[in-house]
Amino acid sequence: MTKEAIRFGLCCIFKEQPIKFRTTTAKYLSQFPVEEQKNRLSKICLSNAKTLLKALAFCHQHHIGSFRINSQILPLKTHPQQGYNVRDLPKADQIIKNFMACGKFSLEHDIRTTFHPDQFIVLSSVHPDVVKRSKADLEYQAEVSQWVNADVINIHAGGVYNDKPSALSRLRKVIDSLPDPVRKRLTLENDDKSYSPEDLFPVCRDMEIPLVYDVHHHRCLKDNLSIKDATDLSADTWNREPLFHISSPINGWKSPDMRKHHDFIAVNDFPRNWMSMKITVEVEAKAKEVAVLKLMKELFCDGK
DNA sequence: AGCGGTCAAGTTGAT
DNA sequence: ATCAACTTGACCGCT
Repeated sequence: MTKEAIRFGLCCIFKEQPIKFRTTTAKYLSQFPVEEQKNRLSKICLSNAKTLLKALAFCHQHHIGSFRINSQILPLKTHPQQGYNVRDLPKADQIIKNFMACGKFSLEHDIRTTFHPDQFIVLSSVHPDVVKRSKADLEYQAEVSQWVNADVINIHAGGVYNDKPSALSRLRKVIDSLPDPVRKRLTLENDDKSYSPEDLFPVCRDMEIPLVYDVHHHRCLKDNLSIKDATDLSADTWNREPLFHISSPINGWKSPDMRKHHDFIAVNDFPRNWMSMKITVEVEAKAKEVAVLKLMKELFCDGK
């Protein structure tokens, strides 16, 4: 086992490894009778549960200590028309059994798992329907989290609607209404154009929500805090191992599209003050497992 | 086997 | 007013 303190995280998919999650679309499924739709969904869910175990095994083998689970691990789970309960699918028991095997594996081998619902989940929205669907999605991810022992469901604060205080106040209210399995896993992340760490700390402190500090986003959307300060304040919001994000811009820090992610992490983008911390760092890079392994090597093997 | 078109969802900001 | 970007492919259906 590696002796360094930092636990690196791989996000959702692989670049070179033949480990692939399956998916489908509502439009394609809708051509089949309902029973056939359930059969197809069941096959995909079962396949994804088994693939997740392979993903975790790869991480374990290569000393990657954390894995982010794709939001579509159960495709269309909360779709307005094609949504479903896993219990209503053929072979539901097998699907759940296989996910629970992932939970057992990650506990035994200390692989941390996380979720990161995508941009459509907006708890601060002015539209009640959007909030309702967002909550349904969070509940689905909390359900899977319980099977696989994921301890983080990480979201952004959402839209601003020209009035940040109101948006944050709506956010607080909705967070207060979340069921416990979601609430105890929920984290907030600073984003690259609306909410800086400074914007989010009051909510995090008042409501005991951990802040996932994304240093790349912080470099895109600055506030009055230094990286060191934001790091320490973020770490303080965690009642368990803090989770941070790292990525590098595709064309350097001066390009207009610096928000886009590079294939790899430039080792100089990795904050030096993180080196001695007991943290999880999810690596957001397009080269996926290749980038995680390269960064680990450069930080801990090539350095002095 | 290879390739192009398509896919549930929200919000922002560039054109 | 429209539309790409964000994430980021994977899949289907055609050649």
